[in-house]
Amino acid sequence: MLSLVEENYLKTIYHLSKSGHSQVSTNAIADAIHTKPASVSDMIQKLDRKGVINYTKYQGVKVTEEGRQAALKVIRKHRLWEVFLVQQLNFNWDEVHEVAEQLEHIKSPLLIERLDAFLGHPEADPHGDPIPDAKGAINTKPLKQLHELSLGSEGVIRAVKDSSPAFLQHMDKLGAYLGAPIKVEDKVAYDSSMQVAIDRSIPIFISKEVAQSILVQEN
Amino acid sequence: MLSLVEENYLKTIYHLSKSGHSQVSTNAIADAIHTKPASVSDMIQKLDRKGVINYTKYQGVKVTEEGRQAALKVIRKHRLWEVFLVQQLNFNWDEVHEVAEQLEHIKSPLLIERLDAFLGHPEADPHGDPIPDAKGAINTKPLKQLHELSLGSEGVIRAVKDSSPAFLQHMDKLGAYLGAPIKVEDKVAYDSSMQVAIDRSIPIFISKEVAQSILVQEN
DNA sequence: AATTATATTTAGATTAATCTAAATATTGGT
DNA sequence: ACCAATATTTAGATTAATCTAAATATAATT
Repeated sequence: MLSLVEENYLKTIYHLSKSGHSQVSTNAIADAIHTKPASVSDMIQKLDRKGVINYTKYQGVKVTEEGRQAALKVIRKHRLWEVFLVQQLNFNWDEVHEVAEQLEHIKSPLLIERLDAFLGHPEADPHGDPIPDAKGAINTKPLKQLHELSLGSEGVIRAVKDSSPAFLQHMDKLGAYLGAPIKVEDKVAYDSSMQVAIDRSIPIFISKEVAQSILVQEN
Repeated sequence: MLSLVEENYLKTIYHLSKSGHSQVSTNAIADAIHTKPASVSDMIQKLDRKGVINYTKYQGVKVTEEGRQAALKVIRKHRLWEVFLVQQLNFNWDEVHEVAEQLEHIKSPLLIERLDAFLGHPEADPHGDPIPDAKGAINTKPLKQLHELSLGSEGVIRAVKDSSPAFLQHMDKLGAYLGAPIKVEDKVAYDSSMQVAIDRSIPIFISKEVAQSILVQEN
């Protein structure tokens, strides 16, 4: 059984290991949690003893399978609560995070399964991130080129094919970032361009070339 | 601002001061919280410093107006969450308490006001206890023990005095639920038992003990 | 009123989580 | 390969909440 603080560390380590190297450094964790490296050093030794991560001095940590399961349970709760807040309580999608950070630590398997059913077993949270199921299985749909999406479909920007500075600067200009929700508002047949809403913005034009370099996970 | 633990102490002290003397003893608190008197002694000194109770050594404590407001906020959250669990997530009466004990500490004024609206501004929780409003005002209509009602009188079940699972399960068996209309069809003098029609059912037999634990609002 | 029993408080330790400052290890540049 | 810069760990303190054991106050009983 993990304490609230331990759950937060583990969740953060899990996220960091997904969006970078699987070996996560002490300083990276300290930055993410807004704490001091010394505190992290203490905590990761405890989490290692508990078996949820493997820790090698000076080499960072790796999440174990047991840790992955525990992290996904917290993430599942976080995302289900976000859906509840937005769908049922009319929160804006950018108001939910803080509250979900608290709600994700409520301990009651019955509660979370009932909530899941109440919400109609949603597959993604309001930011488009997939919700792991009760067994920790996470829907990891293959990424598609934005260009391949059909009219009206929604997803989340997950990666880019072109990582040149020029392209990344263009991405910035479009307001596109990793994790940004995106919706195809129009497809223009004759030049294969499209109109998309990024991060719920006013729809903007995207050329075929650009749309082929943006990788999206469909909801 | 109170910590989770401080909130629990304050809430418990508030409840004890309602169901007994307004001056609450160290041992009474220790029993209620399942902790040692020494720990209580420490904590009530801290709560006194924070201004939510008045503490006199060896004489027990009294909740201040500021403390009352803070306690009622926690109680409001607890009871609103109980309504949510029963009404929306189909929890049974006797399953909600533990979970609500956790949910009552979630800090978000927006959340609780949205939840209140979502539930239709309920006046009582599933046990019939009144829900304080956002300003801490509490609807305090006097309830009578079923046992006290006279022959032929009618009312509505509003609360129970005993919230043990055993008792609540018995209530279920009787077809008794909060909000159920009830009519006294017969009173038996020699053992103080009675016959009542619950929800317009065929009159059933209720022992004195049970009739004392059912709180009714007379029509 | 004295004595015993009970209730309460204090003193001193313990655990979880954090911090600062100092020590040690790793990495990167020349 | 060395040295400096950076990253990480350890040592020692601190705060919140708890405990046990000892001290002290209040209440009850004769």
